[in-house]
Formats: sequence, structure tokens, C-alpha cells
Amino acid sequence: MFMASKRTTGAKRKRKTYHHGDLRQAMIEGALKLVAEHGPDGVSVREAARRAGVSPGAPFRHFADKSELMAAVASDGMQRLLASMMQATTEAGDDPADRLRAMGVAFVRFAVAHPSHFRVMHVPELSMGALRDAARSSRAQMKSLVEEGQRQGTLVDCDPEIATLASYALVYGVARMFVDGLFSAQGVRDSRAEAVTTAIVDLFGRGLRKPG
Amino acid sequence: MFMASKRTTGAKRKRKTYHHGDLRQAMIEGALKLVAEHGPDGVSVREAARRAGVSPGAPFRHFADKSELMAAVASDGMQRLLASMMQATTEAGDDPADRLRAMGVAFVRFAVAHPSHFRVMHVPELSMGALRDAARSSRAQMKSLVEEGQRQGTLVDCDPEIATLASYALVYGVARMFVDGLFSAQGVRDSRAEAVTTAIVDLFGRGLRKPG
DNA sequence: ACCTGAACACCGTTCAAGT
DNA sequence: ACCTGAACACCGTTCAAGT
Repeated sequence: MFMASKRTTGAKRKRKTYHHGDLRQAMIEGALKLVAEHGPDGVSVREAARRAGVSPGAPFRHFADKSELMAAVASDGMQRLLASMMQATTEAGDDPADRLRAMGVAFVRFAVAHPSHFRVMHVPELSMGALRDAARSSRAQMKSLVEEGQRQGTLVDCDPEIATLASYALVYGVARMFVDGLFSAQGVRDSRAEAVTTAIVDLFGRGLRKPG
Repeated sequence: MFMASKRTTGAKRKRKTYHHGDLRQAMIEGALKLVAEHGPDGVSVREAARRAGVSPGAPFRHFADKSELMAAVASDGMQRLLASMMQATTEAGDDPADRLRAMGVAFVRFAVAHPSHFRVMHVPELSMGALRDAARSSRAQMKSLVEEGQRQGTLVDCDPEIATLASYALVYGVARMFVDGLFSAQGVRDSRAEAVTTAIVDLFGRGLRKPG
């Protein structure tokens, strides 16, 4: 493992200052790059430190341990995800069904654009309080959109709990299939992500929408 | 990491024979147990060897390297998954829509019952030829069920490619949510898996079924 | 306040030697 | 044919010492 880093690739770039400046951020970015290269368990604190040009012990001034570094990556990703879902729903207008759809599409778009972030965010061993709270709050938002749609009569009159979970699951499944390489294994390239996502969401959207 | 194994837990169980007997299988089971305890990157060949009561080098007579051990776990899981989906579709009768539904429910049931298998099977860094082929073949089976349903007029007349991907994504999403702890984070326990799954599948099934 | 560098106990992997 | 045990180069983490 890590045979690739035989002092050729990320050789210690010298810095002129004794202090790094923003080692915390550099470690987060380094970890993300290593996830992209080798997956979550290919992340090495030492290797990220090497690429940042610091000694092996330096990162531990910023993170208590490796899992805290990963948690920082996850939390960074969650902030970006929430921001882009927020923007998408705002731009989507007033209809709750439209807003729900926009949220879902934004979710998948994020996963395709930031698969390493996405993967780290969803490693169960790492997801602690803050992350779970954020996820719960966006599910709460989904649920209120579902209920509003039902009140307005645009969404079918089923258990809103189930409708919310179902919507989440569909969108999570599409995102995960891109991230886990199941789409590309079947010839669906990332460039078709947007089109495939909207087609899928609209197809099953028929199941959610009130007939007539 | 692995502070828990301070010679207390899995202390070397002596065997009476010099040869283990079935080290290969023991390593697969040990790896699965470690995935359950610490996630996929908590798997250690040495620790699994220790628990099997063999020396650190022994496993390498059976697996070229760690990733080949993980691949064996994945392939073991895939066989079980295919078997139980096969059985479920057979028991489901003749209607393609019913068979499709049964396949999906069996998929989720497998994920909930064997989350460690499921996780290893879907680590993109590990999924090689045989696994991907198996996945592709079961998607092909799904697609032919969709097309048959459309011919018989029970399924809505949309792009069968999309309908297949959509069905896969929904079911993959539900499975993943259980495995990744997203359901339990929202108070949905594994014991409700069966009921929640069928409710979700039936809700979106409305989107797939032909109106009238 | 932040970083270095040596130290420690791990891990993956190899290989001569044992059974 | 399969396993042992020592070896090697890694990794996470700690900590005195440096800037």
C-alpha cells in the first residue's frame, strides 16, 4: 500500500516560514485528495502532512486524531451541501413539489461534483452529532414540504413520513450509485448525471403527485 | 487505532493441529467481523490472523494481499445476494411487476441482514470484474422484467432504461440508508425495515404502474 | 502558539525455515 | 502444501525540544 508515494509524487515541498499558515485547511484538502485517489481508508495523516510539507506530528496540533480530521472533512462537506440545497430550493419558486424536486437534484449534483466529500460524510463510523443534526434538519425541511404539498392538494395523500423517507431514499440512491460507481459500471457517465437524475425523479414523482 | 485489542479480546486461540484446516474461510469471517466492529478500513489482516490463531504471514498463502481478501468477502456476499434475489423472484409468481418488487425487497432484506457484506461489496476501490458482471446481469434481469411489464401493459410506457435505473436507485437508496445508519439516525429501526421498504416501494410503484 | 524529530506500538508483506 | 517467526518499510500518536 502506498507504493506510489516512493518519494516521487508528493515530495516534501519546502516552505520558507517555520509555521505553515493554514495547516488545518491544508490537511482537509490533502485528505480529500487522498480519498479521491485511494478511497476513505487510503487516507494517511502522514502522507497528507508530507504533502503539506510538515512533520508527521504537526497535524496533531489541529486534530486530536485521524478521525477528527475525517470529521472535519465531513463537516466541511455538509456545510457546502446545505448551502447548495438551500440555494436550489430558493431558486425553485413557491410550489412545494418543485422545491422538493430542486432539493433532490441539488443533492445528487453535490454528490457527483464532490464524491470524496460525499463518501466521507456517509461513513457511519464517523458521523457524529453535528452531521446527524444537519441531516435531520434537512429531512425535517423535506417533510414540511411534503405536508405543504398535501395541504395544497398537489401531492398524494399518504403517510408524510413514508413520502419523506421515500423521497430521501430515491435521491440518496441515485447519488450513491454515481459515487459508488454503479452508474459508470453500466455505461452511464457523470456527464449524463443531471439528465438521468431529473428523468428518474420525474418518473417516480408521478407516484407522489396527486392524480387528476 | 485497535487499542481495544490489547491482548485481551481476541487472544491467540491455540489450535492442536499445525495446519488450520480452513484458514481461507476463517479469514473471510474474521474480516466480516472486523467490518462490523470498525468499518471496512478497520479490517486488519494481522488481527484476523490472530483471531484465527495463525501467524501474521499465514493468510498470504491464501490471498495475494489484503485487497484480495476483501474481494473474496465481496464475492462471497454477491453469491448470497444473487441466491436470495433469485429465490424471492421465483416465489413471487409470474407478474413482472410483482417479480420486480420481490427482487427489490430481497435486495434490501439482504443489506439489512448482512450490512458488512453489503458495505464491502460496494467499495468502488474493490469492485472488480466478477462483481461488476454479477451486478450487471441482475440489472439486465430487472430490465427484461420492466420491458415485459410494459408489453403486458401493467407498467407505464417510458424509457425502459430509465425505469430500470430508477428502480435500482430506489432500492439501492433504501438499502444504503439502512446500512449507512441514515434510517436509524431518524428513529427508523432495522426491525421496521421490511414494512418501511414495502411502503416506499409501493408508493413509488404508483409512478411506474400504468394508470387506469 | 505552532512545528520538528525521535520514539513507540502497530500494520502489510516477504521469505527462509519448519511441519 | 501449509504455517512460523523474524525482518522491512510503512502508519498513528506522543512528547521533549526548538522557533
